[in-house]
Amino acid sequence: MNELVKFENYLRAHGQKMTRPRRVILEAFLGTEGHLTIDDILREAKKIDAGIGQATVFRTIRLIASAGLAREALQEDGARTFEHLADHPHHDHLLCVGCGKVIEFLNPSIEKEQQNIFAQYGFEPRGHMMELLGLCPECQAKERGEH
Amino acid sequence: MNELVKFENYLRAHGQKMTRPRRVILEAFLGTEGHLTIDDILREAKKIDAGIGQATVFRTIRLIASAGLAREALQEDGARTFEHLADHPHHDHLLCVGCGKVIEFLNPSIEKEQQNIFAQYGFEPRGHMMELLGLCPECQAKERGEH
DNA sequence: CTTAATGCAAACTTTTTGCACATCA
DNA sequence: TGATGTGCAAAAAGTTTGCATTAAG
Repeated sequence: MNELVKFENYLRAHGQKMTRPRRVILEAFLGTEGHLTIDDILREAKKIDAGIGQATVFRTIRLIASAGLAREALQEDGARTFEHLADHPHHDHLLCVGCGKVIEFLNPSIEKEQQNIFAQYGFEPRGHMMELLGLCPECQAKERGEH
Repeated sequence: MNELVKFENYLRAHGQKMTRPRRVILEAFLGTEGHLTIDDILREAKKIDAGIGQATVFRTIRLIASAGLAREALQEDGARTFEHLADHPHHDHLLCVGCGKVIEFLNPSIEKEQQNIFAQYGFEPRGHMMELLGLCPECQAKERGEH
């Protein structure tokens, strides 16, 4: 598991320790795909070790994100969620506002333009987040049927 | 003030009433640029009418957003903020993770590509949000100085 | 008048913090 | 062993809801 090593390196580089709870939370987090809330992660972590505390999940997910292994993903209703980036190359989201379905995509021309924008303003890129909101074909059909 | 009329129309179309608190909150909101938290809006609204309640701001900002006059903007630290769309054409954000500075920009090729993505998946576009995260020139300098 | 909206306070939810104890290097 | 991390519970934020009262149409 390469991600674990990356996390250990990150911690070492920042004078922090690799502990069992951190390992458990990382494992629980990596083992689940999709957009997870803190509670989702806590639930998964407790399956591995019931002693994990909620506060530790908050503290650890922030570390995992700083280590570049996770990123925050905005959900339609404003709920805070995270997704991991392991074996999961960068991508953006197309989200259906009707049913909540999420499609992941990657568009190289957009990625290239984004780099141009960073350069134009002299920013050092640290990542980005793009969410396209729309109505999926199924929900469009449903909506037409109801009216 | 055209936005007020739009809001009135929205309310009428949805069988809701235009009230003084709603007018005050809309005015306070439109009168301030940038990314506002609920508390920011409440503070501004209280300058106009001290009797405005916080719950009403929560309830009203949701209406304003539904009416298409505001949208949620994600801040780096996860704080929920809103920005109005009056005299303020669509744009995306370039956010400094160091100092929180926000630069607004619009890139036509990205906008066009986004439409292509909606089309490709058969989605009916409802909007989007793009946040580029990076370190601004000032913070880059600061960071180099400190290490 | 009738229906909907308001302000307040209480109830929830989500996130952070303080601290005694446990753990890692 | 010394510094850091953890779990718990309490505190602090942030958000929603119930209800008596007020205001809009």
